[in-house]
Amino acid sequence: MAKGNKLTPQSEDFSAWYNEIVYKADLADLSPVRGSMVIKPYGYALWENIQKNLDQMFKDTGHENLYFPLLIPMSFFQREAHHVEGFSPELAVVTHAGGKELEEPLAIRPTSETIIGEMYSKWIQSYRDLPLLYNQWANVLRWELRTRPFLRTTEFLWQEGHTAHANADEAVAETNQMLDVYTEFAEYYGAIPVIRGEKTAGERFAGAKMTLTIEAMMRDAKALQSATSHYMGTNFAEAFNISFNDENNQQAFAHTTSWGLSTRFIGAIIMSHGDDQGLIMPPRLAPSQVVIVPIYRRDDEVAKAQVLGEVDKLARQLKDKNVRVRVDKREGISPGFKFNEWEQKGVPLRVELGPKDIEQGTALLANRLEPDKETVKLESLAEGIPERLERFHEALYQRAKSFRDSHIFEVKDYAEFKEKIEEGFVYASHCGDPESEKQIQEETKATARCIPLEGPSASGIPCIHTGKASGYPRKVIFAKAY
RNA sequence: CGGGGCGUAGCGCAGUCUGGUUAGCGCACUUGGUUUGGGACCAAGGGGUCGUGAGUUCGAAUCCCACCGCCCCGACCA
Repeated sequence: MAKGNKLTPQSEDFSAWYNEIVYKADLADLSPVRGSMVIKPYGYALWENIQKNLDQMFKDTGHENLYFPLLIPMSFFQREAHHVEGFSPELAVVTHAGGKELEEPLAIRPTSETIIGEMYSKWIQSYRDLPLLYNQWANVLRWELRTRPFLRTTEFLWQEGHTAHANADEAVAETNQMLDVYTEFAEYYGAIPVIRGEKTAGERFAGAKMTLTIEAMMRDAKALQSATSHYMGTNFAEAFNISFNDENNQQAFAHTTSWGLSTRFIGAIIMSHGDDQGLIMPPRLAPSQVVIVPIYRRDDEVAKAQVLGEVDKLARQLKDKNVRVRVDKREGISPGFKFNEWEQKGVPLRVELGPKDIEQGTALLANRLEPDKETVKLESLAEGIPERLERFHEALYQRAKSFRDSHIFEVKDYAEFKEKIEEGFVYASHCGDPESEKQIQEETKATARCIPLEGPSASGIPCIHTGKASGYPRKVIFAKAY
């Protein structure tokens, strides 16, 4: 019966599983250009739900959207030393246009700090112009050597928030606030538990004074940086002359921040929740929260009309409750095929409705997280769906959390570190020396993910690698990462 | 750029070593019929610059040369 439509099991080859599900669930397709991809309707619908909800959170915290251009004068990148160093290797540059060589080459934005800095310097004259709280939804381009769908593509979609403030306190508060926003987004919408923390100097954004991150654990126990929030200090303000007169008519540099979440988050959803059957969509972001599969014989027109009538009625009731519902009326495809397909696409709840059910006034309800189907009264089915979706979200979140918690280890020495790093995340005291971090990476493939905001104290505990005093108040999280 | 592999139908592959009719298989697709409550079956069809170029040969997917492209592993990254 079952043909070769099965996915490679995660336990056999997680990476093969990931690649297969991206295409089989119809999230994306390869493009003719190496390293870039087409985001197909099912994947894009997921992105639209991410956008919609995150955007509302930005607006609720006082931000406005605007749009900066794609092309950035090459010279802008030279102005901030760390920034140019960090981004030059992955810049794509337009050198010719209109059949002629350009006087100044134009970089395709890999991120927009520089051009935004240039514009902010024009817009900001007085402390009354601050804070400036802007965000843009855009595409960016980074010439990556190795690419993977959603996780690292040459072109990707994201939002980048860029704010300017009168002093460090406000800017740092903004940086923290946006980390809170991302945390809530990942957990409340994505059902993805995250570890919040600060990046070590070596992992910091090019040009930042402080980088905050949310790190999530994928089901292969590797880490995925899911969003970041940066405090730039006055680095960009000095490079782009973003200065203003303060209340005492003194010139001062603005303190800036930037923060972003990209289509990589789709990768986080895939790898946080998916199983050997395919995707599992978090209900609050799922393109379809419920799919209804009508069942009937083609030769029985009466039953067919009756079934489709009930199905439409149920769909209407669900829409009235703001449930995203999809009815799969495709003909010539067996119900069993549809069940498998929607399971692979990760739809949280599925209703199966046929003549036998209607006779009894019931429907079969399948839950993507549970093996058995439930018989539910048709008349009260719609009413119970919103709550079932809430419970589904909670179960999904708890499932991810308990997986993560059972794959985090606290280690005492380097030998134990090397052993446990193969199994998941590791808390270890670290001196903070970038050289030591590098060596650890070479020896174990693991990187310092972050200094967690909450976690075991490192005070008085020597570095597991160098034996020197800990460089941070808490133990650092190390992990192999995407 | 270093190491390995691959280019044959939309996808996955066989055929290449040992040259020889009309280039084949699975999936997908089209049509018809039987099916439809867990990935249906039967039958008939459509679809190919065998990566590109030059060569050897009576004859090249197959041999030689050059080029191009892609994938995997390593160094960089949201």
